[in-house]
Amino acid sequence: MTAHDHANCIDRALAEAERICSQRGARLTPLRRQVLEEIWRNHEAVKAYDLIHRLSGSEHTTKPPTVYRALDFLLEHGLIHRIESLNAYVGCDHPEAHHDPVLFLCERCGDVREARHAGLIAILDEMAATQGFTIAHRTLELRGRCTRCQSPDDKDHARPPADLP
Amino acid sequence: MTAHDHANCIDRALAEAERICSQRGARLTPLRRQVLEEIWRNHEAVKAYDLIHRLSGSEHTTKPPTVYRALDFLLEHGLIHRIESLNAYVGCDHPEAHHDPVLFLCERCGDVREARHAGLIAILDEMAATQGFTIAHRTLELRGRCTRCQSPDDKDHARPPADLP
DNA sequence: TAATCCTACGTTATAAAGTAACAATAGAAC
DNA sequence: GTTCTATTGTTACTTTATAACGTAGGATTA
Repeated sequence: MTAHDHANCIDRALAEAERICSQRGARLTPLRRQVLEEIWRNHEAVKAYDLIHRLSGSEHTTKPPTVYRALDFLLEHGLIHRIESLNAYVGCDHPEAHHDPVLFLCERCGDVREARHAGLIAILDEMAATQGFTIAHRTLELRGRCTRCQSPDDKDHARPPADLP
Repeated sequence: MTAHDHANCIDRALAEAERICSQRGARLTPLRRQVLEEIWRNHEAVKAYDLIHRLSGSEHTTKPPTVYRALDFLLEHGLIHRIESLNAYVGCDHPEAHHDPVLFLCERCGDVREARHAGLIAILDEMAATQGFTIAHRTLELRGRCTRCQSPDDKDHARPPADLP
């Protein structure tokens, strides 16, 4: 991602989420909202167990089903994407766009960026049609290096070696 | 897959594997060959732990690292694909093809079919180039129904409910 | 031929990811 | 206010995957 005021991203994402949910009569409960907020803390792929650890404040510990259920809700409503090749999650930039995006996954900094391309979807549809296959869901993920991580030795932007316990 | 003599698929896949490995000085050991053979038993996605169970003959039990190492070898040499969205594996139809295929995953019968399309890859490359992203690996998976599984209620071809213990 | 080296495989233990099943609770609807 | 349903809590477990170290066997060479 280019340098940006990320607070805007968060605000925009949460506002969109509120809007979409209320429009659908879905409840963006405090827990679900909190999970979404954690996912949007940056543009990196987030693991379910990282969320569990983050939500487990000093006192009451959050259990896996709690987080997985919130993730299921957010996925159902298109507010986040699941990244299959990383077993991780990321906020969706365009929760109302109608087709599955291509996710660009930077192996170096962990950032995820999404892009949509009608021509690409058309080709996939055509490939499917050719063999009589009916598509229900597309997983399109590209691993590699984002524009900021092209120079192999620049450490400024690299992901920290590990999370704190 | 259309009806076919699957023994041909197996023979062809194993012969190709032998050829590729010897050409590269890689050792297709009995264990690795056996894993490849199990994966090719049909065109369905195979789980690592299914392989572990299958290889664990009545007597000496096969442990996870054994199978995972064989899978790593087969993946490295392009003899199988990992299906990210299923945590599963499938034999590669064209071990020497140079770019990542699109995998069509039938949700009903479990069959996997692969297809390649240069125009598709060109679009992905172009999308990446636009944002300065360098692609290292592509995950392209389509879930849905294969041509044989279009009719919702035909049970002939459905996957059996569970594996035997 | 024995020493050695390297690669593959075996073994134990554990980490990481995800779910089933049921209990408790809080909101909405009546 | 009571009933009903959706949401969250809790316990236990399954599935998927890897780390770390030990062993065996074939090739290489001193």
